[in-house]
Amino acid sequence: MEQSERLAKRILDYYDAMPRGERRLADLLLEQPMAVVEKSAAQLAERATVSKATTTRFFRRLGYQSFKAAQRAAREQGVDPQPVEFGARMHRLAHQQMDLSQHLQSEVQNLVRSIEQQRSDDMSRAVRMLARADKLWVVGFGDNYPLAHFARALLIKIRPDIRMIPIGGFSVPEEFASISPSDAMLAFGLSRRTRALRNVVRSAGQAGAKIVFVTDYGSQPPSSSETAVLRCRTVGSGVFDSPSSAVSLMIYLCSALATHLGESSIDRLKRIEAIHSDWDDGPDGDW
Amino acid sequence: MEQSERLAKRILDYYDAMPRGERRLADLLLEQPMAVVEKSAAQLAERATVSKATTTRFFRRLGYQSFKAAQRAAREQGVDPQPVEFGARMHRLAHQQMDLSQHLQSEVQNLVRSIEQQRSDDMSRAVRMLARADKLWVVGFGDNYPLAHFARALLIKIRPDIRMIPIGGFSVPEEFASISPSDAMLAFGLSRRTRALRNVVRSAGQAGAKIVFVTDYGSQPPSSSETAVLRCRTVGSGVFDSPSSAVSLMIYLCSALATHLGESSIDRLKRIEAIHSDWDDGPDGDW
DNA sequence: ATTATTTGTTTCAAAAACGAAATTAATTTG
DNA sequence: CAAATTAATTTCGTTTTTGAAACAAATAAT
Repeated sequence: MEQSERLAKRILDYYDAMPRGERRLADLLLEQPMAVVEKSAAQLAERATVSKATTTRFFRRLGYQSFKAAQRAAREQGVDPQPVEFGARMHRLAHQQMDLSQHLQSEVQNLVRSIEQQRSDDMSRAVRMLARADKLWVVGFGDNYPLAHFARALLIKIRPDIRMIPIGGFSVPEEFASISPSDAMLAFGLSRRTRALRNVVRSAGQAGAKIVFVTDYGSQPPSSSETAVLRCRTVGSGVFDSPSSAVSLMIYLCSALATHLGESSIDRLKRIEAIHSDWDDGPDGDW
Repeated sequence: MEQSERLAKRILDYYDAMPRGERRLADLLLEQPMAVVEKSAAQLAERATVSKATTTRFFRRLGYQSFKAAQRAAREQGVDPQPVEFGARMHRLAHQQMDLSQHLQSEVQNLVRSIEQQRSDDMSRAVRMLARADKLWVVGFGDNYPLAHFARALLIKIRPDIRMIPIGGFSVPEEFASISPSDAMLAFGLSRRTRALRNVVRSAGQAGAKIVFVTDYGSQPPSSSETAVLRCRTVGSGVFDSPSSAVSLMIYLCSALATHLGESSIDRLKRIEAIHSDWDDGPDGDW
């Protein structure tokens, strides 16, 4: 085995062949990459509910001389890959091979940090805003459009009156004119924040609408008591940034919203489900 | 154990506690739910490279009287997944409070498991297919549409000739007619797989196009040497299933594809980047 | 009906996995 | 520096897993 391979890669390579106990350790370490440097072998054993002996054997079988050696290697290589900017990315694109384990590690980190750093009052304020809103405007331009689309697909299942901006081919201002102070806006401003987005959000603010703003770390949206900001870490290990943590937050947000809305969204969901199974002619005999 | 529980559910419930051999069988059956009715116990054993004895023990441990009993049950209940346990979810929606840490745990697990289970040859085959394709068709109906949209947004940055199905308001067959054997299709079939999706994928297969099929457990797409299957775990802790692991896989796939394409995609990315910064008036002074 | 044949189950011995406790190594403390 | 403490590894006996082969049951063929 290559001397300098990362822990995650070694784990994934060997994963299919692992016995049960080692697999428990593997899952633990993949889910919490920091653990290998922060915890002792005994602590790892306890967390994974295996014996210390198994832990020792585990690292040895991954090709390390010992647990300490693995820990040292992880410390040296750094557990978290640093963000890279455009030039470096192009270089990587040209030369360096990506691997899944690296991607996994980066993604787990995005998720964990995005959710852990979530200020829970912002989240609950967001839920309240979306729940009370009369109409709901979902906004995303450019790369953010698919995200907006995705959020809309969730929201439409639990409450009515969701509007997309931009909507294919129609001029934004005309559509947007009917926004009112009793409305709320869910705006996506990850990575490139276009002028159009800024304009829309500003107008919404001026119109007195509540705003839930989903962004990454590089942006400071207009802070007012009427704005809730949800920040996502979107660092990518490859060529692209990864909005998967934003997707994850949306899932949570909408789930919480559904709970918050209670009966009405239950009814709605049931009705939708009913229509679906009415249209589908029964379970779809697997191709 | 509930007498009438489905095979897939039993497998997943017991999955973490399975020894290696049984897990091999579990993986096989999760990937090919039809297998349990189509194949004999001995054939399953062979495919999973375990002994017949292990196969017998496996079904018994899942709570079935025997392999035959399991087969019978599967045949009666039909092999395809019920669209998630709707009732249970509604109950959860009504009563259980969601919390972020629970969500995080579930999401990380989805991610880790999705990547653990990735057969790496399928991933690289997928990359090759998408790289060589003349035209690229991205398909997703219903809930899968935002995902397809998202994938398209990535792909269009690294190669030309990407087409969406369905495309707003246009009849699918007409658009679809121009598919050729030198094309490839990226199809999303998470959760509810509609008839339309099946039709499109079948037609694509008949036309001789390569197919990359993104799905969760419980679906058996047409297996041919021309199809690569990417499976995602989408278990949700709240009201909705979470496709974030699918998003993550797409990010990786596209990143790998860009690397694979090399120069041409570098150029393309640079060109796009240039146009963007031409249109935007420089970095957007944070609101 | 009798004999092959195929399929699933059980038995049994070997191998693998595992944890408790002993042992050794490293670290801290006196 | 030695003793004490903590951390990691090894040993060793037990339990679990596993496949080969014997066995039983069902199916097909003669």
